[in-house]
Amino acid sequence: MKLMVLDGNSIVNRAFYGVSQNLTTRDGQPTNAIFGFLNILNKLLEEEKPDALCVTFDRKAPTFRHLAYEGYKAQRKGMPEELASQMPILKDVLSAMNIPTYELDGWEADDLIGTISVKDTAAGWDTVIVTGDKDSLQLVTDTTTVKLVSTRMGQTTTRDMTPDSFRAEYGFDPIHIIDLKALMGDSSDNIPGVKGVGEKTAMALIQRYGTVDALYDAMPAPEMEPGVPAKPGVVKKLAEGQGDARMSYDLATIRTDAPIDFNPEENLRRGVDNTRLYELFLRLEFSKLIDKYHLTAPQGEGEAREEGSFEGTCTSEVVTDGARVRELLELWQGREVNVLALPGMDLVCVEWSPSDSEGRAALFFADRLEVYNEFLKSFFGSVQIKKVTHGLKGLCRALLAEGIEPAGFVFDTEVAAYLLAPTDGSYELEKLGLTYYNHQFAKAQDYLAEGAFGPLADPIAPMAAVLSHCALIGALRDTLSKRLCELGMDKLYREIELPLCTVLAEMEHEGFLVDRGALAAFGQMLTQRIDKAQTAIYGLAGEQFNINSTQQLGGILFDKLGLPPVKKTKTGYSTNAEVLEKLRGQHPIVDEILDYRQLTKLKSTYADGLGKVIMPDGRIRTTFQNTVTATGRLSSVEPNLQNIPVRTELGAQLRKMFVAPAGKVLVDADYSQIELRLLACMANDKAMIDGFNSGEDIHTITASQVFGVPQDGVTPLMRRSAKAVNFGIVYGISPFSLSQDIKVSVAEAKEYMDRYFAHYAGVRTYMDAVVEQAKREGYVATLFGRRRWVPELKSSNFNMRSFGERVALNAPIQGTAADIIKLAMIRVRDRLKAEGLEGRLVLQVHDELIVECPEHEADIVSGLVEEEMRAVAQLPVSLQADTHAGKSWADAHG
DNA sequence: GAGATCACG
DNA sequence: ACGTACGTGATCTCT
Repeated sequence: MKLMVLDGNSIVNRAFYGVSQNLTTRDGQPTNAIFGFLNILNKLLEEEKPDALCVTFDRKAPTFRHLAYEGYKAQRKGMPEELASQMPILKDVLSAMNIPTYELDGWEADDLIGTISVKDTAAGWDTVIVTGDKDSLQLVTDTTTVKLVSTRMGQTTTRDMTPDSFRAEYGFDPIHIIDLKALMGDSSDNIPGVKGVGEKTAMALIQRYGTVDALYDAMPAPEMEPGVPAKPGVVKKLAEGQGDARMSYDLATIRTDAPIDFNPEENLRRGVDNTRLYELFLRLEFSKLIDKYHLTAPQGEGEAREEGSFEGTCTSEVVTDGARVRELLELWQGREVNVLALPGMDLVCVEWSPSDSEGRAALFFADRLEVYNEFLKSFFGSVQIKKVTHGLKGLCRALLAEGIEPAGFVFDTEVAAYLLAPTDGSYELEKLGLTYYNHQFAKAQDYLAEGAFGPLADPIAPMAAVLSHCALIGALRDTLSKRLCELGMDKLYREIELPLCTVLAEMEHEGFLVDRGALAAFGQMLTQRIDKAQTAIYGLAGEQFNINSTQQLGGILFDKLGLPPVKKTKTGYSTNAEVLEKLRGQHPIVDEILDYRQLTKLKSTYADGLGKVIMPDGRIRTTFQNTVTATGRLSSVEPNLQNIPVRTELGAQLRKMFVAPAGKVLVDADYSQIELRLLACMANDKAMIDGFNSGEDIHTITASQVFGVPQDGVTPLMRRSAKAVNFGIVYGISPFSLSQDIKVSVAEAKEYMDRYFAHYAGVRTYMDAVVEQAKREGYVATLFGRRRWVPELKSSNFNMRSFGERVALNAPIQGTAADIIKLAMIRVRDRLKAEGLEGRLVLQVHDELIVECPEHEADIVSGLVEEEMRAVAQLPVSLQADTHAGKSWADAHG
């Protein structure tokens, strides 16, 4: 039989510092240590599959040690509050998992472990001790092994220590680690050791003598190894430190006689307490773990929600005839209804609450209602029927695909949930139910699964899931809109995010025309050039290898060819472009690899990747995600049309293949320096505002002010440096990063920044103020009220806190720019429509809009777009948009 | 699934 | 003394 015993404090510490994400619950309770602990525990259980399991915890230092040595652990830093608050919860979780824990006043975890391992051995059991503390290695025997846990870069690795592996590493028996510590000490445990004796000397002496006693027996002429006398200095230190050595020996000895009742049998693995663990995980918002442990909501009474309960009945009907459809459409005029539509539009569920009775729902199946398409058209096209949805943009796109003009959408729960918690990442109904009502709803998978309503399936469960989700949409509509109002985001929501859904759906529906033939030819040209580069690389390397493998490439460059490794990654040598740039000129292979990288990137991601997604009509249709970024920007996926190359010659060639159809042109408009302009306005920095309003190039002006030269004396290098500082400021710069970026010393970079702040004092004041506000309020906001919470600022981890500060500086600027262009998109789209133009928005790339329109509309569209983009906000520095028209994206882009 | 790399604003 | 810029997504390798 095998028992695994965890050093709870050691593991939880590692988990706390190892799980770098800033995990907290909605109400701010940190959970990262608990989460990390459970992950490590799961991994260990899989690895070891022990028969029994327990965890030990510290309860302050033992008194006898205080007597022995006053300073013992006196100066060990207390646990940070963020970790301390997780400890009782972790113990609850372990208890709910039926894992015994042991702790005893005045005893440390490792003494309990020592005691347990001895009792275990006496009972004829094997023991596996799990800890990060090397002290415990003294407990290693033939039946007791130690799993040493270390966390590097967030990854947990373990090392099994047996008597053999210990001897192989240390050259003496495990028990003598006590003697080793007696000599070398251990600062983390405040064991003093012998002053002046470090690891090397101590190792040699213990390898030679085995114990402190034997060493002192050999005084006054000890040897470092047989035949090699110790240096006089060492002998003197040993002589002076004998008292310390003896005392340290006691301090380093783990006790095995703690007064605890321990019977290994009592620690045999048991199943978890479903109800308790479910409730704990719910509170900790560990929904993934709820799935993993197959936990289910407790039977009986459901959690109460804000108003009423989800357990209430709802009368539902399946609508199968046209007369009933007309009746319902009439009934819904002027009222709000909750809508759940399946992605393929094969089923629509509508739920509404008549004022005088309980909820009612109607289900419309494509294959059970003859007038289904008419129903879709009248229902989703009616402004009078006020629809509340979840996932409006996708729904609109599906409707447009059916030839239906969507109208009358008043609320979307997904977008609302995103505004309230933009860093959450996903907003499935099931998750929102958990978040806002602590109620476990059915999974969407129940009704989305292939054939859930098919002829072979039992429709009861999927139907119930649809109804419950529809009801949830209704509940969320109230809860979320109230919160949006409370946080001052209702205007942003109503005037920007909600109407934008339709605009985005139209853009996705429209698509961007691509020259399929030219793209294919481009791909072939790349293939040829890649072949050439590959041959050259193999020749220069003297062997064939996978150039795409950074591991193999690193081996060739740094081991075989002997180039100097510039930087390391956690998995080996770094071979990124920055490193290769530095190696340029040292070996001809470097240029070939840089070339190869550029070519293969273009080929696989763009030539091949885009080629695969051109639709039969020659157009590419991206999906804009409007609920993913932390700052309020959009993102573009499948394919990503927001990262099409532009900075190189080949990139420009690629952009030539994004075209307008015959008789039409592309109008491209981009905001000029929008983020810097916003910085000037938000910081209300007089000098920067004046700089922009002078109409001159802002980087040149900055260079002139920072370097103290007239504007016509600004060299290209000076302008480049100033530009880097301008950008850096927006990102929350540090002198180090700036120095890396513009390749000057840290001191010079700091000098630039100091001068920058001297001239733009308002910027510095603003930066301090915004971080200060974020620390106080817990969030930052854009000019339009969009919020981003920054819990990182409260972290006890320096890096995380610094990250929080940069986020606090950047999010209001990037986010305001995002708000502005979103508003511009809505207005451009409305103007195009109102003026009866054929022009259609086809793409947005953060500060750039692209409209496809007939040639004869080019001028009017350019003017209209420019005007609307500029007019979005009236600020001390006016917004400026530059427009160009052309037959291709390359031609139309400034 | 994670890490490295690189494309964009 | 720390470790080093904000926001994204796609592709490839390797475990």
